[in-house]
Amino acid sequence: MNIGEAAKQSGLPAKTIRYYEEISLVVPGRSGNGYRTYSPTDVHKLQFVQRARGLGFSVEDCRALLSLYEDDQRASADVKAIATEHLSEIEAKIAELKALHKTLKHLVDHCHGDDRPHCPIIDDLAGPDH
Amino acid sequence: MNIGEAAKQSGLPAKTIRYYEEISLVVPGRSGNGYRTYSPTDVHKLQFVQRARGLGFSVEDCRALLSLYEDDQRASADVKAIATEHLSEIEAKIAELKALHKTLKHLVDHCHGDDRPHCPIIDDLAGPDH
DNA sequence: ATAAGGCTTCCAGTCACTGGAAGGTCAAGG
DNA sequence: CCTTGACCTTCCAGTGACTGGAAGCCTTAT
Repeated sequence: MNIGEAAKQSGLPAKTIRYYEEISLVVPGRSGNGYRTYSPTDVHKLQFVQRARGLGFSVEDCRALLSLYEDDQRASADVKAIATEHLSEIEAKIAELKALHKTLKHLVDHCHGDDRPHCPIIDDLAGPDH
Repeated sequence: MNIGEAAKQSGLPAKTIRYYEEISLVVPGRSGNGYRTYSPTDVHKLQFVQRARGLGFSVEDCRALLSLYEDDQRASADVKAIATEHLSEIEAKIAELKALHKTLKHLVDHCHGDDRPHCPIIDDLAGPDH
């Protein structure tokens, strides 16, 4: 099938699918007219990548996961290692955002938000000496 | 003062400070030899931006906040609006990451992580029909 | 005179796309 | 047969916010 149909079936924009070919993530065949030709297997790979990206895996993680997906001799430990690493990155990010949120919420809650200039948010950003 | 000293006092890398000039965020003077010259006011601005970036504000938000910082006729409502908007972006991001975390943790917890190939993580990524 | 360290500009790379221009291909309708 | 429109191709540029590196100028100390 052509790229448009592969896009429909995988849920990915055609632009993105071309990009995945460029970085050798999912490489389709070509038909006589130069059009990309996606086999059902190619589409499965695209769907796989779409789901993995949706879970926040980097494209390089997707590449590793794809090769594990295609290797029926894989050790599930290898998959788990990638996912566990990603999980702790997510946890770190959540913790970071929660800390930002706490600080910012505190500042916002103490700002009157009226037409007067005094503002604890600006004061905080300006630093302790100003 | 030169860029190196401004970097020390603001906690920003010299590279970043040059970048801020390029995008007209904090524009220093120049001395006769072509070196950038940072006044104490410039350094305050750099510190301000450093703190705002640390709270996750975009550079464009920083530009807006800086101009409010410099405007002693500002309405605190304008500051609060930017901060509130940012706060809800943070909240959205946290919610998104928590959802990812939940899904991924569930998968990781159900993966044996041994040398056998069966893996619920791969199964999930492969989709329901495989 | 030279060496070290700081400064300059400019170019390229990061990540994962996304938009757009210019042009080739194909099937259907008049 | 011609045109229209949808689809496909490649290539180039831009996103955000830097970061690294090369080549070369300036200043200060020895």
